[in-house]
Amino acid sequence: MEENLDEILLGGQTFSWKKNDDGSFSSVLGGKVRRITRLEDAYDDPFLYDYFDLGYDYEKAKREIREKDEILKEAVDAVGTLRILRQDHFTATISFILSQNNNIKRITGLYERLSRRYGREVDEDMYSFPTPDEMKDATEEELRALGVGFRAPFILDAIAKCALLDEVDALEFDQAMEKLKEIKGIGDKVASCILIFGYHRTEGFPMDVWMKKVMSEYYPGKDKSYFAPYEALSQQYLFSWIRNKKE
DNA sequence: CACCAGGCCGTGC
DNA sequence: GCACGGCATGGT
Repeated sequence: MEENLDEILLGGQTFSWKKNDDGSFSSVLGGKVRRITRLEDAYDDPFLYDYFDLGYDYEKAKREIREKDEILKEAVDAVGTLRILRQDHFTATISFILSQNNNIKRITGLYERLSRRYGREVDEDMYSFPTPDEMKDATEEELRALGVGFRAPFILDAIAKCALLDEVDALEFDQAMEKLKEIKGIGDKVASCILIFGYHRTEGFPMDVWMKKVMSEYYPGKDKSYFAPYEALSQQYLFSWIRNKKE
């Protein structure tokens, strides 16, 4: 299967997993500690079966993306098999609010601090990411003290408007984007990420600083429609590829 | 010291 | 509509 678990779990679509010294990965999801070494381990766990989208044929998608052009072929061959994880709405929303003008390592650290401060300790030194209710009394001072910086008021606005997150499911993609952008600190890029990773909307095509380089250098004049019907997955391949590219 | 990181907001034109 | 500076923090 050659899944690239490092890229899937540590490459910027989730910030909840840690890699252990023995090479396994662990996280608290769905109220429990989850620990896997290979993707195959997830088949035994109904929660992870859904989380890793194991019912979808990623090998087929990968083949079709690879056939599209030489750049995607190079990207797919360099990156291996990716998957689009199914994360919950609130976790994805806060995660990608944290992501703006930030780097993956620091986002992961902030995610961890929010979990320790507002989440539950479900096992020894293992904390769940908080729910909106668990964060309802959070203050800007507290959040700034944790290191989220100028994103503190954005997080508070997301908590205040968390009911809005349930309305997004019923909306068409463009309307869903606009709905998420009603939350302060959510623009086009962050909304795209939330829709892909928190709502499994595969039409999303987030343009961050890396993807802007890819598009201007290799796809001048093109936009996300070129990559249909694999916008999100193609974007993930190109993002991983350019970010890990040497020289 | 500078510049950057899975950007967004407010302002000015 | 587009361009620009500011914004917290930590790494290089």
